[in-house]
Amino acid sequence: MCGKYILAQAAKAERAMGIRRGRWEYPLSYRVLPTEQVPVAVAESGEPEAAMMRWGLIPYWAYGVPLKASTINARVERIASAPSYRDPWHRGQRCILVMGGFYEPHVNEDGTRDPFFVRLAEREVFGVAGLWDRSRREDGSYVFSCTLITVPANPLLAEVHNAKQRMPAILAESDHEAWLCGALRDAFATLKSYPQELMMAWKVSRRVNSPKLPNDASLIEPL
DNA sequence: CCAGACGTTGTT
DNA sequence: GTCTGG
DNA sequence: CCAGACGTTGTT
DNA sequence: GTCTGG
Repeated sequence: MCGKYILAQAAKAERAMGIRRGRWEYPLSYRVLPTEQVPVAVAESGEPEAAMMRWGLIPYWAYGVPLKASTINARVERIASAPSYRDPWHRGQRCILVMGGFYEPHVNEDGTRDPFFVRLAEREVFGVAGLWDRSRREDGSYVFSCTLITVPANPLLAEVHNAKQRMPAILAESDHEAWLCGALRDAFATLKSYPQELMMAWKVSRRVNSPKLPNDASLIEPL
């Protein structure tokens, strides 16, 4: 769930996240994929700060080498206990992945799959809760990376993503501060299934699944 | 003990 | 770094 | 996430 | 069937 999404314009993203330190600079993408550098907001200094991190968390103990296991998504039920996530969680290494929408696969009766694009009805840009870590390579350099948290799907997303009823932990704008700066229990309380009434989803072309095909706005056009 | 895993979702 | 499985 | 590739040689 | 790369 949630292995592919789209970015929002950097300036809009900064505004939506209340970025006060740093800036994002990246080309707009309608197909962000795991292992890419993605824009995230962190609050190490107590206020929202722009950063770029690798999508796919590399634990601090892994010497900068990605695990074989996928760490692009972290189930909310596991963030406090999974070996790759518990330390970032307990250390408060939380971040927000900023996006304009995401893709989910829908499995048809005959087993074929159609990609759907999902966005919020009233927010052009939104944030998804994530965790980050810093891992030291053998050469002494550091790699910063992150994972995207998933929660149970709401009814709309359960219908779209029918195979594995999960969805990204989309944050209400009013919860951004608690997620970035709050106490553990307050941060945890912000991880909920976003209301379906505030979301929209439509089928898109399977072209989105072929990384070699152009990455432009046509990928999210309704089919 | 010590090697091996450490994850989520799920097709062609 | 820490847990699990053999 | 999905499309596309998928070997050998040498061995902690 | 499973891994890698985009």
